[in-house]
Amino acid sequence: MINFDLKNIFLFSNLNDTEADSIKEFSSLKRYSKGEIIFFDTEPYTGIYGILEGVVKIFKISKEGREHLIHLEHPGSTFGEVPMFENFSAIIEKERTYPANAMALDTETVVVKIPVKPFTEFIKQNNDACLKMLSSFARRLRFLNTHIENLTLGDVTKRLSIYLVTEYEKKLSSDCPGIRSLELGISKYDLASHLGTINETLSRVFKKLQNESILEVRGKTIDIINFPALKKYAK
Amino acid sequence: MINFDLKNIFLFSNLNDTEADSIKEFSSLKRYSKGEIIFFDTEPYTGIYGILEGVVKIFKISKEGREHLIHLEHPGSTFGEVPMFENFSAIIEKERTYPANAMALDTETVVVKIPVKPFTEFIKQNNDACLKMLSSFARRLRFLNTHIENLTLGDVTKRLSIYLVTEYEKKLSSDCPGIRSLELGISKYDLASHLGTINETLSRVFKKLQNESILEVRGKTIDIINFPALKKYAK
DNA sequence: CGTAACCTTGATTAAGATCAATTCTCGTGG
DNA sequence: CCACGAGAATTGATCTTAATCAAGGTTACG
Repeated sequence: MINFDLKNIFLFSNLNDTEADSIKEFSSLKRYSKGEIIFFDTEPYTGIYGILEGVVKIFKISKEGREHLIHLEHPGSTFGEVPMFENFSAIIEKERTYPANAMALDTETVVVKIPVKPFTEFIKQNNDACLKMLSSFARRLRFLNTHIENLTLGDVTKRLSIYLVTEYEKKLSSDCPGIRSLELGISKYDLASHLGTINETLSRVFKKLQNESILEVRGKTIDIINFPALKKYAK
Repeated sequence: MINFDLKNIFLFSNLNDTEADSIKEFSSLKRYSKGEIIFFDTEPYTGIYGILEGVVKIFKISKEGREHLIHLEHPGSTFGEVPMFENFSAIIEKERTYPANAMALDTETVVVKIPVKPFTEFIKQNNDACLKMLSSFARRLRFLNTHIENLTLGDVTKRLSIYLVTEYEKKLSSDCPGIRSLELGISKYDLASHLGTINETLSRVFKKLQNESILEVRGKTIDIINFPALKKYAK
């Protein structure tokens, strides 16, 4: 068995050693480098993933090639869980696919994969994991709800402002306050795709906010000069 | 205690009488008529709802008053479950709100409401309900994923086509085949809002598809004349 | 230091929102 | 049973936002 700690994955953090080992027995470790596809939304479902190292982007792609980044997953999180629970009680096993595409964003991206069968057995027995899964689904549902709201009920300036304000407030709570700068964790291409727009438009909006002395953009570093004004755009 | 059958709600369909009674003890029956708000996304969270009669629309609204219909819920379904599971393991009870607004669409809309505390106790004990909830969350997550994909990666014609094709195929599987007509269950205003557009634009797109002899629109009845062409738009 | 990936900028176009005015539909009361 | 009126839907003219197309410029990294 390959050596890694399953308990680093939040979903499994409360397991005892015996339980963890019985899952590890069936799971496999996979490594991906930057830009590699972990799965496509067209392929048949084979199992759930947990991240040990690196960032994974979950995204959709149109037939013309336009991308939409739905969210990013970080170490400790699982992804590709949705099909595991669809038709859970169905007797006939319907062909399932992944709901979206997954791509590794870091050169050292390490994931565990747990196949359907053993995971199904595990979750049916383990109430704690069930509740954790519910909690993670709930948070994701709210995230998607908010995301839909942003996409449909505001223009690009508003969407970018909301994104920056949210990221900044997330940072504030963990970091020391006072520093009014923000490091974009993703490429501007990915950011545009998350905001439901394209590169060029994002660039123009950044420039507009810069001209209005609300932001200072230095590469992937964003200095927030006028936070109240930014919040106003996010309203 | 008011008389109603809790087992009509899918989530509770497997409960025995004792279990059902212990939940009913804490729950209350509420009636709404057409257009009445059940909750706003701004109000503090107080509990989960189950539908006994009528249709409920879950939607977001911008500060300018533009609406976005996220989904419809029918008898047997629950709604407003998300906040129940957020911060499930948190010790400090954070102020929670509903993730979206809910409105009754029928004059006779009857719902059961179960407060946070008793429901929390119930779900912690009941593994079957946990798995059902997971399954319902999973389906909703896929729905929202697809919805985001549609909103961001296609124009209104495509979105309407996808909607019609999906509804039509849903109908086919339950109804007798051959009848190429579809009854819109919602107002065109609500449909427009669900498709991320407005009344006027939807109207024009309907007309375009009619001019191309793909559809025949008679009020809320849509005859599908050229299904393959419609599917092509939905691609 | 060279090249590829990333980002910015400008000019143009297209999709759809907004504004404004009818028309249609249907439920209600006379 | 018809007439009325309100809400729903349609249509047209115009305007706005953001996508597309087309060059350049910057940055990062071997």
